[in-house]
Amino acid sequence: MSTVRGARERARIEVTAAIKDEARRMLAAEGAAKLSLRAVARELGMVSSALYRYFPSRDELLTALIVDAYDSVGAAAEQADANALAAAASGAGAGAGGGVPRERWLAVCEAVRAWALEHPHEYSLIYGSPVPGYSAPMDTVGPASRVANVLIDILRAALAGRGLALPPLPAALRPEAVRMTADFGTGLPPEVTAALVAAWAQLVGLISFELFGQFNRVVEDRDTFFAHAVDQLAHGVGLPAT
Amino acid sequence: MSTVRGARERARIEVTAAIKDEARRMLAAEGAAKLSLRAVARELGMVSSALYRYFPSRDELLTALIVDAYDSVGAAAEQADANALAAAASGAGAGAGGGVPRERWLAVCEAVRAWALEHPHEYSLIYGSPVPGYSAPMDTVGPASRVANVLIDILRAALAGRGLALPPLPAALRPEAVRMTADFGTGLPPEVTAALVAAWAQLVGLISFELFGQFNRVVEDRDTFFAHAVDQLAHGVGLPAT
DNA sequence: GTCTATAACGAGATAGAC
DNA sequence: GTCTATCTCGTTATAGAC
Repeated sequence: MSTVRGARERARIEVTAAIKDEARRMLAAEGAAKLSLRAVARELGMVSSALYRYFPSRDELLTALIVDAYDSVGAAAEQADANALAAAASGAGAGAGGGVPRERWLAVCEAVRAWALEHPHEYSLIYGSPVPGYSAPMDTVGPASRVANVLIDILRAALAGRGLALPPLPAALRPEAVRMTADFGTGLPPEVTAALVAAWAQLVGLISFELFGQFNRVVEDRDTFFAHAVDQLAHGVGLPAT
Repeated sequence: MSTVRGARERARIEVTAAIKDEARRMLAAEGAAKLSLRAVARELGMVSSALYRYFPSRDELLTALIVDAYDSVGAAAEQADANALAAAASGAGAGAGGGVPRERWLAVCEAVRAWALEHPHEYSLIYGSPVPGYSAPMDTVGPASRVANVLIDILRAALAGRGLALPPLPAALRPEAVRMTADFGTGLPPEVTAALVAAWAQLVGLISFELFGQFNRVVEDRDTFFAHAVDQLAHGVGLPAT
């Protein structure tokens, strides 16, 4: 946790960052499947074996990129949530919509989409098809849940406020919903947990369709379309418009 | 459209099928990014140049695989819909649920998921991250819309029956929804078109999360979870449970 | 101790001459 | 169609510079 140490540490951090930057560049050019340590080293004027001082294997480099991507989208979501919260607190009085939590929900969804459009290759890395031959280690679990944690926070606040409008769970799903809730330790009611997980998957589905070209020749005005879809998702987790 | 022609044609069809089969096998092993004509040829005991008599380029082979995948999932959806329709017609009287169109909707969604679980690599090929350097030609547009056409049919039938329960479109989305409806020529009302496109993207999002490992350590009882989510999607397109 | 460079391995892809 | 010479890759061992 020290900020300044020897020049050694600083140099190491810089080189590590340079390697990841270059790796990200080739991720965009060739895709994750063709990420090669040698090419990264070549582009950086190093020799391939030197990279092993920084990353013990190609897969660990990939893991670092994945963790960075999760952290990046997570930070974007947290930022958007904080902004929405601040705007609601200081801001234009009681918004016309369905309360502060709803504003936060919409802001976070939009922020995730905006991040995806700005970082399409990193988005593909974490939410697209898995990289053949690579299996994510546990290191990615924590960063992967940052966005989810933001959404959980919002729903918790909504629950403490005017509550959430959700239908009861079907009996068949209840045990699974209870288990998920216990595993996450969110303190949310099981029907909220279940609705949130589904909404999150559906949100990523909307973004993926846009990003992966499935909306070509189908949806033109994507901003408007997405805004409406996110509105429906808010309804799905119990945050109706009025 | 002739079924039997010379032995030449038959041989050509067989070899073409063998090439695609082998290509699918390496798709599973290495991913679409590393699909190489040479490797396919080697595995088939041919020489790479011989393959060019069947597929003029790697990209055309990829296109053929993509078209096949779309056709495969499209056929599965059509089959499931036909089965659901037959079951409802001959079957157990008025189902307890929300009518025949709703049964068809659920059946088709389940069928798409089942197809995806059975053909994960072909699913990745069409709904996962795009293959770097490859851009899909127009040949894929038709097959890509087969599943959508099934869903459109179901909603058209529902509309002719007891109708659909959908809220009015927000003003901002109306022009886009009208344009989409006109482009597809479905004859559905614009709010149905918009809801359908969103639901389709969300359905694929749910399946992708399951298939791409995003539900690991999160959702255990995936059958039940998916069934409930599809239920909510049905509600989203105006096919409520009761 | 920390880093980089050289060299090598075994496996696979690739281009071109034949 | 075949063969060969030349690439790339990930990874390791080793030796020397700071």
